[in-house]
Amino acid sequence: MSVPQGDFFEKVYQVVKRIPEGRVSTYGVIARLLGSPQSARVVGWALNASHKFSGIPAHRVVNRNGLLTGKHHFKDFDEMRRLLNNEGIQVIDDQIVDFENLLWDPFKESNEY
DNA sequence: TTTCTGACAACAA
DNA sequence: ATTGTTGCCAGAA
Repeated sequence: MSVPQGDFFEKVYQVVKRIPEGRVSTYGVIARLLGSPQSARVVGWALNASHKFSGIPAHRVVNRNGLLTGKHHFKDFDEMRRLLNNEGIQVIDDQIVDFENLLWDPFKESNEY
């Protein structure tokens, strides 16, 4: 009820905003949170449109491999890597170091510790 | 109007 | 194990 069904994008934004600083998440995880595990693509598409909004840490969203697939869509080529690095996340060759440990997955962790 | 593509992911062969 | 196909939603041609 609080969230209209039509605004799938907005739901994506809400989840992305919940990603803690210094953590990362994946398109698939977000899609699963929205109840549509097969909508991972739409998540990426939503983030693509998120540029006109503010407060959306799209740089914390990567693919399931921990690869910065969306880096090329940022304002600057190294913008995404710089933002992640600023949060203490190491990125080598577009790959997040210790990705498993940094992954924010409410389904898997359920409770933050 | 229909068709295709897109910052992905899961399944089938 | 790798490769190819399908699904999802929204926007562009």
